[in-house]
Amino acid sequence: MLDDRKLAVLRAIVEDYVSTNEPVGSKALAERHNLKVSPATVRNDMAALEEEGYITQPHTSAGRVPTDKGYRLFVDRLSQVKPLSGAERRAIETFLAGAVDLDDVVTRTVRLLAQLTRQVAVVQYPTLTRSTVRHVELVPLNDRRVMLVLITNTGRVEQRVIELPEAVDDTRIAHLRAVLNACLDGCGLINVPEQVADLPERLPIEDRPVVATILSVLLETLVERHDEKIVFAGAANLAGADFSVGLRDVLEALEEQVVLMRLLGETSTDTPSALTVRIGSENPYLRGTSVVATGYGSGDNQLARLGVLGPTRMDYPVTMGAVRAVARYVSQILAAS
Amino acid sequence: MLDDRKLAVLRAIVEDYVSTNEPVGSKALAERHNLKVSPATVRNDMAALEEEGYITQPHTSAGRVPTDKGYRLFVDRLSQVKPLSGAERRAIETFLAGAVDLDDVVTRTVRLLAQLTRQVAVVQYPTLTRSTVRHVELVPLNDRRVMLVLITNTGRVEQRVIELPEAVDDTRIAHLRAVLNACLDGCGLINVPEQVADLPERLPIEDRPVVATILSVLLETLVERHDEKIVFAGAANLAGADFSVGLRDVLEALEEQVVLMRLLGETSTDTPSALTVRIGSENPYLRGTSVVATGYGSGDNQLARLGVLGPTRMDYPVTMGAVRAVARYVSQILAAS
DNA sequence: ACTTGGCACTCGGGAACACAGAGTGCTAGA
DNA sequence: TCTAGCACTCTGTGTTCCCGAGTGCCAAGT
Repeated sequence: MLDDRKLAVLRAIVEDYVSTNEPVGSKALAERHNLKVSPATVRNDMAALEEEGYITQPHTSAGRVPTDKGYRLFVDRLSQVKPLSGAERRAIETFLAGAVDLDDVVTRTVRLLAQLTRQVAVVQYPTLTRSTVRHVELVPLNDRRVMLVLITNTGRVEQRVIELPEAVDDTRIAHLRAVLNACLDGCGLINVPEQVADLPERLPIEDRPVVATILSVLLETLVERHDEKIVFAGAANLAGADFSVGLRDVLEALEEQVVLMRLLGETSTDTPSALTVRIGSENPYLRGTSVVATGYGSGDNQLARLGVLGPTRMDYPVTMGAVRAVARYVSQILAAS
Repeated sequence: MLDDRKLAVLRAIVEDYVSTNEPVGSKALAERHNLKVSPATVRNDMAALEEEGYITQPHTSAGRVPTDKGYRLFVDRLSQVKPLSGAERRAIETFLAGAVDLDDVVTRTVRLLAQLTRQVAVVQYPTLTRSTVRHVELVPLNDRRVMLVLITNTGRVEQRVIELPEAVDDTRIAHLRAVLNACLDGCGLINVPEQVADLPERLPIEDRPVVATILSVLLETLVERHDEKIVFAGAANLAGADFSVGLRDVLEALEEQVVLMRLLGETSTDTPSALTVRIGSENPYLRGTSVVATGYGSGDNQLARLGVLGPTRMDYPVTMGAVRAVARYVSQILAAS
């Protein structure tokens, strides 16, 4: 049904349309790409492609424009991810290397990605769930209050102030700190609840109310932060682009953690490090936009996802290359720290 | 030069134009507001106001529109801050009360303000400079690395991983922690450098390299975070509005910490808790937009600033009311924690 | 001296219209 | 199966025209 030349025509249409933003006609096509056939032949192929739903014409007498289905075929079979130039790579490397802490890594990553792709970049903070406890700290503020600080192996730090049910002096706090660390050090965050379940019972009875209070806050911290933080950058890149959906809707979605989360993709498929491309109407939450995303994280354990969001008409090969490269570099940085 | 009626006309023009977004003509003015004079009289007044530069007409034969100077006069002399309704106040209170930590307070505040004003809200994180050290924590990660955690009285937490010049065991770390806290507890962040200046000299010689390393990171943390973090929300509200400057420029400015900082206003004037209103061209960094901002913080010491950014054509009394109210509530919350 | 009604003038913006140009589909021939 | 030619169909643009809102100014009234 679709011979090689028809596919070549489709590829040419996508490439031309992406770069010019104008419906592409048979004549221009036959000229610019050396298809070695006449415009009339191209027209026949275009008619077939339109019949199959890969392209469409905005008006009766205008050139053709790829449909979502057309982009899909292009991404799946007609293009290959375009690697970044050496200069770009070096730029990424030096830019990310300067980060001082996790916050900084994420902020730099999202800005970098936005600049590189000229789209809106979205980065999810590394998930707590797969991290492990590196240290639990209890800091006495006064005799009825302590601050709980939870440090994970990904460098993330969570803190909460705890109101204690009774006055507790510093040596007792130090003792509790030691007990907690002995219990939790290196423990996966997801295993914390079961790990601490029987902790009160193993302690002298007078410590139990205090420990119970601390543990309840600790568990609450884990749960609350389960809905992860997501940041974006490059909203200015939306200014030029035109979506089938209103600009307002896109901006609103960007500020909704939940929607953003879903746009990046439901939590890891079986191959989380693969590039996910969702095109236009394939995207249930914000139709008219495309999302290119991937998981990142050190080696086998994927920590979170990152990607970009843009109009359906985007340069997929380049965007995919940038997303993949940035994901790799940030994974590397995280693994090293 | 400007008698009472002319001022009344100006006020009416501003109010009408803000609510309708259409140049307002003499006839409509004389009707809607009961000025008890004929359109012709109004026209004379308008001519005078235009002569003085308070209003202007977009086209030879269209109604009048306030100039920046006109809005300025309106804000200064013709309007008063509109307090929020009881319902709105309660909403603010309950919404902010649910915050669990500083991050959460700031995030909630900025969203609240955006929703309340239907503009872009901007909130600066509380300044470190005026905070004091509540606790310094050293967490051993392995024998060559420790994590430095700095906790301030505003609940802010900074952390850095430190590579030590030599192996240090846990008891020595504990000792150093005690020394540091004894030295710094309650100390204003701005005084930290002088406070620790002679610390190495007061310690045994073998501790000095390690302490020097730690202190250098500590001081670096203070300096780096001196350029404060700023967040914004409500970018979607820009979608409808029209600026004399491009939407793209506004979005770019919002993502530039430095520009945003300057928009909020140079650090506190002599009366930091007063509302600052900068209208259109008065604003050197992003002409064509207006900024309503104020300082916030507990009582006498202002911690940071917050405000909103919008088109010159905005409802100043309402916006000012919202900004002031939110600043007060968030100050209250911060003082309590 | 200020206010008012009247009147001529200006100009923006929408409707109607014509037109050039790009692109198509179709058919007949190589 | 490809190509050339041709008639057809649109969109977008430029032009013209006209309505109406709004103004500025002037002369008359209070």
